Amino acid sequence: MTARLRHRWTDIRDAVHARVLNGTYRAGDKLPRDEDLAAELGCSRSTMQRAMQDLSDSGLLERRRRGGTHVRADPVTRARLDIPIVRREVEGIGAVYGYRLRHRAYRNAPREVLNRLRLEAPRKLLRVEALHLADGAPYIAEDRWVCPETVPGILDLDLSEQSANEWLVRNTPYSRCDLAVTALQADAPAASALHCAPGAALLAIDRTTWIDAAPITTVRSICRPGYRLLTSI
Amino acid sequence: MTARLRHRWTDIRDAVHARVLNGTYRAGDKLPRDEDLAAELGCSRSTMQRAMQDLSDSGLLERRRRGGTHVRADPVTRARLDIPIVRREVEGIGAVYGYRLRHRAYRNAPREVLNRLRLEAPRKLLRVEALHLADGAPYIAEDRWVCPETVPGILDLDLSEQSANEWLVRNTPYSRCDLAVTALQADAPAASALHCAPGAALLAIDRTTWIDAAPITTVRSICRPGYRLLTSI
DNA sequence: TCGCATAATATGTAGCTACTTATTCTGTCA
DNA sequence: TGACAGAATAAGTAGCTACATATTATGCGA
Repeated sequence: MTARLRHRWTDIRDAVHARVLNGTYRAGDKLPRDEDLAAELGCSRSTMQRAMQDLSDSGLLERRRRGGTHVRADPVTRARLDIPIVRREVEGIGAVYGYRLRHRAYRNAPREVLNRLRLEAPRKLLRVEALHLADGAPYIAEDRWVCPETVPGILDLDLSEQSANEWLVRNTPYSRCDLAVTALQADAPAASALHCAPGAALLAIDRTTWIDAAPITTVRSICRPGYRLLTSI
Repeated sequence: MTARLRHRWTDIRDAVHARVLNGTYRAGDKLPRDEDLAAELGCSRSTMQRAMQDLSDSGLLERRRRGGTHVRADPVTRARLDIPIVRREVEGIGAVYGYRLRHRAYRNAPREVLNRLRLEAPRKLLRVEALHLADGAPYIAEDRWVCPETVPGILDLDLSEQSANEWLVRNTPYSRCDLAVTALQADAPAASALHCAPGAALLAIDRTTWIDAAPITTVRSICRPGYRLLTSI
């Protein structure tokens, strides 16, 4: 049998991708319609559709009804960012995970926190400051505010044993999540929490989640010096 | 007609998602097989398959052949990060884009740069330092190394007019891209380029691209103070 | 009861048809 | 020439069948 087996849609995708890489189709060019390309590469339109859809999702192509498929003129670097539970991340680098609750209070949230949660009226929220450790050393310091109205069980939970990070992620799926990554200089509390010099540059990840319109939690995770946020395509 | 039109696969996806949100299916739970759920929600298995595939891609569910579909016990926050051409980004915030070439040289690359490009042997590379401006103020300073072997035209290009960022992104599609985000303290050159205080915390985005195994370029983009990298799901 | 071959099963993939929808082209009429 | 209705087009979606594949369950023999 020299005849090829059926083409897998990933092969078709890679074949089209290769044509963009090798210059057969250049930035801005229009590709043949799915049906013709499918005939040319020996697959069905459904398979081509899947391949094209994937290339369109990944930012290489642009597709418009009736307009056809074009190589994006302004390509974007589109990466997938996976942020696991901190415990998993620490274990993933081969370190022993540790956790320490530093502060817990039920009190009025500052304006800035209400903004992040898109709340108008002043409100009492649960504030939790905690430290994640890798092999005993500070790894990530998190400063979290939780809405007890959305997460009823949280006020009765013993957060000295399990982290709010873990409990929330396991028990409270969200429908919407905002993420922001910034660099900030370590202030005195951050420096003491992370055992670094005041003024050190630290990566901060702000995450806010909602279930429908109801805010769940907003957290600023400040990572130890040298932390790298990685993705690969 | 009270009968519904055909269900769109996104509706089916959202219906299943809603069941996870409202606790019908909890973390770790096994879902009914596609066929049964499809019957229950009134769609075909293909539609259910699409919906499930999407939920699996987004990190909410885990699917295994024969094993069935489960709600992920360790959910991940999975975000999509789009990094456009700097010009587009600046224009996107409503500012006037500007560009300035600061330095250009063809010389031996330091060890660290070769590592990023996964090159073993010493090699001469094109180094380009440039500044992207928003409304005349420094926005992103990039320190780039390009492989002329992979990108033949680059040595003859006048980089004082158009940025290497733009030219490369438009003319050199890549098959692989590594991304890393870190925080660093402004050293003297960075501070002078970005008009900020030495020691300020800055966000750095390192990007390295290859076409197959051939390295294209590696670039460190240092963003102005206060820069936020955003995603939303 | 242990090990292994085999069966059962749920998802993954390919291909087909039929229809929908967004967009662009075109031709006609004022 | 310009506006607009309608035709044409290419991708999007839904549903079907058939088969592939990975993994778990089962049952039989030693």
